[in-house]
Amino acid sequence: MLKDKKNPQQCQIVVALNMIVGKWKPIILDHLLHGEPLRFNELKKLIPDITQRMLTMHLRELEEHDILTRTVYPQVPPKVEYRITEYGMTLQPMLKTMQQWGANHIEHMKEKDN
Amino acid sequence: MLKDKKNPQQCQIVVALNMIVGKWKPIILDHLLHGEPLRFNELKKLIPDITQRMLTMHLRELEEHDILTRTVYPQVPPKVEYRITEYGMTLQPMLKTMQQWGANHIEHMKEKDN
DNA sequence: CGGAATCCTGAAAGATACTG
DNA sequence: CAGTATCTTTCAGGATTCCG
Repeated sequence: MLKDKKNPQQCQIVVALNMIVGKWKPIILDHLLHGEPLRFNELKKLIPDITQRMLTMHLRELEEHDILTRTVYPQVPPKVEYRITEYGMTLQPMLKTMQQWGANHIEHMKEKDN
Repeated sequence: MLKDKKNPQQCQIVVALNMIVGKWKPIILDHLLHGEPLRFNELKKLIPDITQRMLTMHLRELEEHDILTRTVYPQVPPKVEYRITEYGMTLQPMLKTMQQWGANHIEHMKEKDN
């Protein structure tokens, strides 16, 4: 196994990190984790500022990592659905912990300002 | 509060993420979290491939975020010690969760290869 | 010893136009 | 509708030199 430039010491934290880094990945995961499967354009509407290019790229990476599945319905116009996998669901506790720490940190920063 | 370009939807996960992203930050945190305070060069030795520049930058950012303190001992040659703060310790559970998920993911990938 | 100051590079992300 | 294909911009990180 080669050394990853982003993970020079094979840190397990970084392994986890690499699944969710990407400017819009946490938001995408957030939407897919506690909800129905979503179509490409539904995600696009939920994340207005993302470009189609980035949405595509992030979704493909998440798919590659078994976090979500991409289902193409052969119809015209095309319909593509993205659905969190069972394995992807295992990210839930981690993301929850991060979310809580983040919320707490926002409070922490407010206190500092006073 | 302005929108952060890296966090366009003010996602709390991203707030947490921003504390630990940076090529060497998880490793730095790892060393400081379960150990004694460390001097600049001690950290440098523990993380051989990091450049002085990046070590300095990461440490300063972590200091700014109240994760660690920087103590300068006025002596020649200078001695500077970095110590995790109490607040920094609150990162522990989050990092632990990530570490566990990372370890599990490494196993997951092995299974996929078979 | 613990940096700061420059300069440089590659990868991530944005902008825009086109397509089955 | 759900993407590709190009081109351009940005910026984290690396390399190197100098300093109190």
